[in-house]
Amino acid sequence: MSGVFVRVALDHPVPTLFDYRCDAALAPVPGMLACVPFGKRRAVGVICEVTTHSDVPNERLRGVEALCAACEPLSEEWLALVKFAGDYYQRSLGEVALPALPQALRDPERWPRLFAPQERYRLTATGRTALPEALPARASALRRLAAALAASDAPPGADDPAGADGSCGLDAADARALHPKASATLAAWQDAGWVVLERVAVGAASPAPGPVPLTPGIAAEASAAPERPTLTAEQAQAVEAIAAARDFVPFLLHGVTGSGKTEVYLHALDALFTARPDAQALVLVPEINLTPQFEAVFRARFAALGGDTPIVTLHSGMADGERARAWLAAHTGRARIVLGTRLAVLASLPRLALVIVDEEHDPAYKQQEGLRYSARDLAIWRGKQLGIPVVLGSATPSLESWWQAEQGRYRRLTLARRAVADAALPTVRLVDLEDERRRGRSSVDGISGPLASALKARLERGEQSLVFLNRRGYAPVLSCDSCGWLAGCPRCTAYVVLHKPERALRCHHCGWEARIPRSCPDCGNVDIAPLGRGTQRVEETLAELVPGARVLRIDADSTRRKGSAEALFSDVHAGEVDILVGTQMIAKGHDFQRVSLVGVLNADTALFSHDFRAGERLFAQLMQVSGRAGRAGLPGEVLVQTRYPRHALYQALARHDYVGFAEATLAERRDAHLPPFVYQALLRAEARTLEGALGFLAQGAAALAGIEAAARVTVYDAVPMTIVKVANVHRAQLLVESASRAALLATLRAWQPSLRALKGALRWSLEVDPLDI
DNA sequence: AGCACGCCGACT
DNA sequence: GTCGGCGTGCTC
Repeated sequence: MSGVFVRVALDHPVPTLFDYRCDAALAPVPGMLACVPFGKRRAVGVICEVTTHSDVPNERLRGVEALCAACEPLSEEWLALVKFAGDYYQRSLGEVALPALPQALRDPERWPRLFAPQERYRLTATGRTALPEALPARASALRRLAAALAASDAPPGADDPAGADGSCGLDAADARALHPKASATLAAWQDAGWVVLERVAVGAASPAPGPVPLTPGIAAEASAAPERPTLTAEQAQAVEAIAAARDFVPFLLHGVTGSGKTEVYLHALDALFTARPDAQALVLVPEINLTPQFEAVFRARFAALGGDTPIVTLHSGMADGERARAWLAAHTGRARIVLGTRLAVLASLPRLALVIVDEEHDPAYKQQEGLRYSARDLAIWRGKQLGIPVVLGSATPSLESWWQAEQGRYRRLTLARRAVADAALPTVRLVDLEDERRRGRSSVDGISGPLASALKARLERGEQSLVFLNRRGYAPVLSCDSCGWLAGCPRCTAYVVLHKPERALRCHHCGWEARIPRSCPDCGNVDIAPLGRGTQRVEETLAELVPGARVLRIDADSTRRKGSAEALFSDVHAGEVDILVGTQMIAKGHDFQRVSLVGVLNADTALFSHDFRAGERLFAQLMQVSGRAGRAGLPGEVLVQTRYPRHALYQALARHDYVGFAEATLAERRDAHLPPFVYQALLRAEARTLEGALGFLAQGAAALAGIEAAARVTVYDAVPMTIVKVANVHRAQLLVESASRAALLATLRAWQPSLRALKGALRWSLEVDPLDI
């Protein structure tokens, strides 16, 4: 066989590349996107190898339909990244590579539009001054067009800076939408020298920016900008260490809440761009909600950056086209800062020079479906691969990262003090619910006396309070007083949650919904009552308990509509809210200036969880939510209601003692042979019956006997998952672990073919480094 | 994962 | 006599 062949990665769960003939006029190159026939359909794949020989018999070989010539090929580094991720997380290369691309790129029909050179009109300096005067006051359409031009590359701080993909200038299509004769008008303005037309090649690599437009350095320029706080000694030291790193250095930036980690990031980026004007940086945040505020801060500070699309965001909430444009800006090197959620860690970044992972401990960095990767761990890998620094920031680092720092593998940078002068850490008070009860001071619907009076005091002083409860809905279950019936989900082994505003019972696992019954379906008793408390009920209680208070609830239910979270938060910032009730959503990121009290309800359940990470998660959450109190100089107070005030976790919280907590917990983990002292993986099975799932896992366990590396792996019994049945599917899992990561991975690799060979209609998957067990 | 092919129950 | 159930097997 002769000619040119390409080996293509496709999004299919088979661990092979697929060979195709390639007779295209354009010479194929590894990293190119190719449209190929696959079975009855066509698919887009990534070319991984180009060869002159194929082992596949000629009659089975098919030809490439098209190569995506307009798109710069993905780099060797990127291919190595997805290959590593595939190997590590036990998936095929294509299962990693293709989902990492924006959807629009995976549809060949959309290529022509996507890669059409963008024509963008930009205002010249003369145009900026001359245009407004030249237009008649009544020519409103013309004025709109001029205003849009001015806004499209407005200086920072303007309400509507660049387009959603971060680009500057006005798109020809957008211009036409504003004014029917926009092209003619813009042509005239071009002749007048007020406007220039730029053609941006969307998919081609942008040349590294030459002598920089950053003169005299962003640092100098930005220092003139308002509200640029001077660094504390600790912050300055951290920035200096990061800026000095010329190779792979993993930094663990351990900074208490309010210590100004963001400021460290900003200065580190600043130093990077001053030293290397062409560099790119990747900044990861755990949640979509956090991108807008970060983006605003970054835009304000890095407005002087060169390039036409200096900052882009990348997250799953973006529309297809928007995301594709942002991805391409990163891929071509035009985007200098890529700000995104976990999926951004797989972006193509040809000139990546610094990675920042904010709140690195956050479980949201672990993808919980499909390819179950940890964005934080992949960020570290990318840093190592490229020989660049990686900054992991957190007030409560994951024990994995903390342990790396303890061993000297990560370099610790500590911010022990709050950055704002006289902002001390809040006082933490533990309200002993047992003691309250003994003294006959019962709680009103879950709000203890001390918390109620503290809330009232804040209201009187015009300060804000925050009440944290990690349970949404009105009540976690509905129960019958006389027969003990509890409302359960017909499709899951779980209770259904009462949602009062919708007057519905809703299963939080499968989404099943029903009207609230009038009487007990078992015994007919009409005295059925909600049991326990969720955010909705607390919202209701607080409105009665603290008369005159404006109570706002923020949780996944109240923010379902797109953008509503931001609107609600801005009400809080504007001071239109006295008490904010919510789930963990209220704990993250926001810097509430007037909050001086944080109340924590009902946290005890996590203390005795079977999940060994529950304590670590609770501690991080409570530290984080506590940090919302007293940020701007108001003395902050945290009230934690608990039945176990002497529990070590709460004691450590009261002392703001992350280090003590981490050391104690690590010691326990070491004794119990738990991560980070062992490496774990899970084999999960889903079947119509529990027996089916368990049977498959038992067969799987038996298959390990023939695998050499498995000698160094401990295999546990197959067990049903805590919530055995979800949406009528029964789930079980099998834990395997080893002190040797290599032995574990080798075992999993050898295990997969035998698992595939097992028969039985059943879905199964492997998860490496699972977070929840 | 799709999307075929392939053998056994209730319908025009 | 067919329409269709989803078991299992392949995709260069």
